[in-house]
Amino acid sequence: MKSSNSLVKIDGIDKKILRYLMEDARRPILEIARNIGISGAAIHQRLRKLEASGLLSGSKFVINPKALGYTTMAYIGIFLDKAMSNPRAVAALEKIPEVLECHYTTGNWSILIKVLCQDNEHLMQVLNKKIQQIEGVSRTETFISLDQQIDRQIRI
Amino acid sequence: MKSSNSLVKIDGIDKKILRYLMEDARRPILEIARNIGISGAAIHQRLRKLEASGLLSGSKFVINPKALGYTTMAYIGIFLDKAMSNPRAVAALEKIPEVLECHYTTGNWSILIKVLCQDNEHLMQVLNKKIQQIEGVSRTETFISLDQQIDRQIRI
DNA sequence: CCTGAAACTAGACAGAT
DNA sequence: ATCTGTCTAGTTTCAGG
Repeated sequence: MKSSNSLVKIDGIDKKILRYLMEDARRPILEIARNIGISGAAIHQRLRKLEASGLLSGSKFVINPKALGYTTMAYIGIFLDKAMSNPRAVAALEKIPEVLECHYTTGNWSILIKVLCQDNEHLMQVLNKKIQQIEGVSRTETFISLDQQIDRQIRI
Repeated sequence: MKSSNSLVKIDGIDKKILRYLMEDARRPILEIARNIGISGAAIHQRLRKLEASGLLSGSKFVINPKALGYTTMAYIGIFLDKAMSNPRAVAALEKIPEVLECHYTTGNWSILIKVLCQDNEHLMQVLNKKIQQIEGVSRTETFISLDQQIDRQIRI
């Protein structure tokens, strides 16, 4: 994988291929090939090149957590004691499966995390029995997402 | 698609299949089939069932935005005037490609969004010339993510 | 809920432009 | 450097247990 601070150049064909596959990673390559007007093999070669360049970092099946009863999403801003290092806090947060994202942020907090819980009671337990129990966490601020209204990737 | 408030039941085989494909949506089904010990056709039938149940909401190619020069990620809390309705604000935000997520939140702000920009100057322009220009946006608070240290889906 | 067969597609290679 | 044709292995559907 190429160093990711060298910018990758992509042409119109690459963009078309990526737009198809960003929507549906299992879309048949030959179907894309027919739409674009090149052979399937050419698409495979371009995809290999894009992967080698570091632009393509993989593919994922997307799960709908609501179908499993996970309906409460929240952002939590975390204040850390001066003595607590960020890497140690992240290591502790990684062990909590409800934590889906963790950002090292400027501004009010040391850390901003996104958590996904079954309901408010579950969220309360994650806060009180998991997050607040981490050594060095002094205070938290919670923002419940009543509805996620936009969720997308960068536009190509 | 089934109503998503009825909980989906999945067994151990479904979980194994999902864990493989959540990591890599293009992983060969037959490879998974051999690892689990059932036929490829059986996996396809299970996947169709999971999709019909609403648990599987699709698959995506994942792009590394840094390779395209997008290195500045930030969360922005937005205060809306009483007169501004949430849906109209979301409609305006949808037109801004740098906005990747939008959450209707409890707490301080009316809306919390995630934006991805090339650099700090680009972020400043998005803030001043796009977000703040939206009618009904009274004030914003910006938190730059210096580093996203965790990024994952729900654990199955 | 599973398997096996049939038709189609993915992914890799050699070779042409 | 990027394309095409071809070949093996994988995907996906369907009839049937």
